[in-house]
Amino acid sequence: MKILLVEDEAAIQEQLKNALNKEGYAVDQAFDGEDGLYYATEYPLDMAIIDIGLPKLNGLDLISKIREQGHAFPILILTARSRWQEKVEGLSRGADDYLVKPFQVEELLARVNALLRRSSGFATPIITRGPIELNSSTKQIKLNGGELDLTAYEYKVLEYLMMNPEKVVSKTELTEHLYEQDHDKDSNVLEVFVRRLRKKLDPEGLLNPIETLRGRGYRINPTL
Amino acid sequence: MKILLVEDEAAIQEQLKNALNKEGYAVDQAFDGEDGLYYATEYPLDMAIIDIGLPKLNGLDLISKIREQGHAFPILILTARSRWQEKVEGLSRGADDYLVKPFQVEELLARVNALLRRSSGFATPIITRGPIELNSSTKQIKLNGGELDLTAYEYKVLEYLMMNPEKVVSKTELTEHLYEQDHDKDSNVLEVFVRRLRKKLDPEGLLNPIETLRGRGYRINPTL
DNA sequence: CTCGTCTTGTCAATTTATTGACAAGCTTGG
DNA sequence: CCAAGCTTGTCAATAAATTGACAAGACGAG
Repeated sequence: MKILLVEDEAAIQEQLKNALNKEGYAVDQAFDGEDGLYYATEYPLDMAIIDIGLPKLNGLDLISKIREQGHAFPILILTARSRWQEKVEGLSRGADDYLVKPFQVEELLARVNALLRRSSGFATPIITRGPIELNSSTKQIKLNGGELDLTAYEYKVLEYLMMNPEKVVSKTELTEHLYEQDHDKDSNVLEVFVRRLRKKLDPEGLLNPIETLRGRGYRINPTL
Repeated sequence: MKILLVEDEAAIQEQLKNALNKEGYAVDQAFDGEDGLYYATEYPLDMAIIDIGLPKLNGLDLISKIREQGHAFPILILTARSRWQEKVEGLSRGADDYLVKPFQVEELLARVNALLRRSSGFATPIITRGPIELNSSTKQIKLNGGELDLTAYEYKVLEYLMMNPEKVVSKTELTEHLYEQDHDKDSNVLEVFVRRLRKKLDPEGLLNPIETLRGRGYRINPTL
């Protein structure tokens, strides 16, 4: 899952980026409103966290522009305590939730998790498909009831696929959502992760949990 | 769909085989009960048509042996008018339907069609999946409501896949059910037919009606 | 019966995915 | 701070499917 973080105070940027990374999210960073708009326009995002008080293009206008472009991903706004009234304006321009600074990082992470989950159309943090159960809040996987441990990236790949059931997810899409900015296009890391995932999810190779649609991408087996 | 025809009178064999072929079925021929048992044991069948009066191993015993082996495909028996009572015994041994000789070939075809359809679990002759509609009684295909014409083999491939929705059908299975006895194992005819089918069903390549499961086979797209 | 057309089957080139082995990078506990 | 172990990423070999072009065969109209 990729999150755009628009925040001008460098210290907060770093702190939040680290926390989000640890939680397993890819973060694109922008330090002013114009930059933020650029990322929102050019790259696929799963959500944005926007500080209202921004140089160049203020947070409220940034939200408006993003929504004008038709992007539907959730937006979480951050406001200074002294300007808490702005939250109302932010929500009316299309933001989905807000947080008043200062706040606990855990609080932010909880809201981010919830927004992402709901925007994928799930009411609860647990998604089940056949023998696989994914808990997006604890980031744990159970296979036939038993704990299964996956590495961070293995989890990300599986989560993205499970959050988009029925959908054929192209390798490009997966890469763009799991990795930050740049990243080498002609590498086969993804194939390799899919392989490792398959081996852990289905060592015997019987149920084929992740299907390959040649030339189109991957999909969670809809018949599971 | 492959049918085993066990009938000792050569003239009738030929007549029926031709009729069945024209109807689009692959026919394995046996001229006595032992031969019939051999085919039923060694090859995958979709149904059998058995004349009760047979040399070596009579039709009734053949039915019993087939069922003992656990085969569930439908069996249609043929009895001479003078021995019509045998039909009762045949049915009690596991046959599914009977026909008294002489009969109209059309009558036979109609029963064969119906038996095959029902054994695939369909109540009506029309199977629909997304934009594709298959009528197993007229052997016609409609795509988005419009008539689509397929060659005989293209139809067979599609029918077999549609009769087995959700199932991943291996190339071997497809080949065995569509072609009579022998047939070259390492040919790629099947791939070629699948390609032609795909082109007719979905010229733009958008909905991917026939999926490839690498190393496992083909399947009708379950998300259609 | 024969020609022309449509269908079926073959083949080789290409594309794409899978796989194992290994190297580089990180993380962490001592 | 360092080493051991795990995770991530790269690479090359192989396997499998796709594709277009073409040849052989079947079929039907005249």
